[in-house]
Amino acid sequence: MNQQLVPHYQRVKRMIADRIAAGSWTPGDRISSEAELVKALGVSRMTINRALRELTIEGVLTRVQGVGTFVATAKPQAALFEVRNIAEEIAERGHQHRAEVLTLKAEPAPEDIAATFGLKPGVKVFHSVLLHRENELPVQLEDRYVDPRHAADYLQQDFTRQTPYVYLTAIAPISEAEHIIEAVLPSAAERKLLKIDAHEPCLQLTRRTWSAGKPVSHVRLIYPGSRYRLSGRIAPKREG
Amino acid sequence: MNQQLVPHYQRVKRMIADRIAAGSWTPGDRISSEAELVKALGVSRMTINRALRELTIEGVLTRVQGVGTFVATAKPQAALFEVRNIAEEIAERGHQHRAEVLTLKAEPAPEDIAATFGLKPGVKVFHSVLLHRENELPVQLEDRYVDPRHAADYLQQDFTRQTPYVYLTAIAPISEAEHIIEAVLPSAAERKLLKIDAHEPCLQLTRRTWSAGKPVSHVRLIYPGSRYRLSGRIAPKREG
DNA sequence: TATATATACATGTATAGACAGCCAGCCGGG
DNA sequence: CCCGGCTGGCTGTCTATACATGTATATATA
Repeated sequence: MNQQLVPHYQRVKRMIADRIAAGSWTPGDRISSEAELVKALGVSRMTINRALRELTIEGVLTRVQGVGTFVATAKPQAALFEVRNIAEEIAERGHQHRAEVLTLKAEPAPEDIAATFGLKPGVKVFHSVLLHRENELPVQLEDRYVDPRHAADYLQQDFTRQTPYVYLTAIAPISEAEHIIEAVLPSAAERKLLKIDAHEPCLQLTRRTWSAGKPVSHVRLIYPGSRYRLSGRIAPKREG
Repeated sequence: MNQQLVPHYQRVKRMIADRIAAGSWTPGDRISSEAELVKALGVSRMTINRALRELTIEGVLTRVQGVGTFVATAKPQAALFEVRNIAEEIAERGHQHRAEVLTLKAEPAPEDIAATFGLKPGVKVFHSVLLHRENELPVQLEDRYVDPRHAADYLQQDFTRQTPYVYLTAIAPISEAEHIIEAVLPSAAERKLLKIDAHEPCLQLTRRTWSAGKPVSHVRLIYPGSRYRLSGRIAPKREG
């Protein structure tokens, strides 16, 4: 009936996600029953049911027939198979993202970086190190090298406002990417930044990206193992 | 009402997935409209709508308001973790592969496995644990659960000769896969099998596979961090 | 011819009502 | 005290109906 710009079930979903984000409902809590939400929000039970069902599929809620609906206690997840922006990803979860720029300068290329970019070792390339926080909790350390020939004004950017990823994809759309995933123990300095204990295993995702066939960026992303996991769904490449 | 153990909307989903798998509808084809399916299947439009909506979310269909519902064309994105056989992979490197079967039996399904397979907890499922070696060095611990309904003679196989992966894909081709990657510290028993030190971070790849929309296998693969890494190349899904 | 308008049909959303299935907790009998 | 059945509350599903919204096609108009 009453059609807003946003459908009712989506508004219900957002309202519930908001209440969880605001802390009114915390992980493990039982939220209002469908009948209670019907009364409180003035929409039909089917609409409430759809909202709750979708939030369950999305991993926000857990439902037990005969008992109730609960706030899920799940780790945050990073999309693995999609090259995307961590700020956006965090925003999608209704959380706050903040990036801290630890390094932003031109420096002589390490050997492997020079090889990737097809430069002689020692030629200067751009180097940035950022610490990304989700609700103030460090969730990703981003150590990036960029070929100056494709992003001449990289050093002039304000990466607390716009992530390097967004900037780079804007000026040089990704045509290809290579990922390498490893389990590592970060260095002492990295551990301190990420606020993790010694011996805590971390995921390290190394990504090289190309634009129009030319290498643009080499980035190493470190995720604290206890706080993050990478996931994705795919169809098989061929059949086997 | 619901006269089967399986809800109507799920039977509708499976019927459509089957027709696509059988080739009656091929990628790009327009399938029957909701109204036509209502007449053909004798269920309400809301039920048809739910089935089609979920298949759309799952990437099987594409819907355009005012026009119709179409079989989705193959995803343009290549698989990062190509689902493949470790024995083959090792052979490609010119090395020798050997698998040791540590466990192979039917046992009551743990809760998460039961949920994946749509069974009640405690129902027996097949469970296998294999240690894969590359030139005698342990490189992967494979802990697998299989739905007996899709691989009745799983326990009769000789997995030193043919990996579970090869056997399963032969009897139930993979239609979909979900991957979760974590950095973990293995248990003491697992460390001993893999011959690694305490505090050595390992990659844990959890993979669930479906065949014709039905869950077939849930496998946890542990790779010693110092010996293995996962890599892949992809084209970006979209831009973000 | 080019452009508006009407119409048919598709999907998208919303509703009230109904019944099934499951579970925790209460309560009574042993 | 323990055990079993009853029961109220909750989620899961299904239906019939209605209206909203988007698209393509046929038709009328400038």
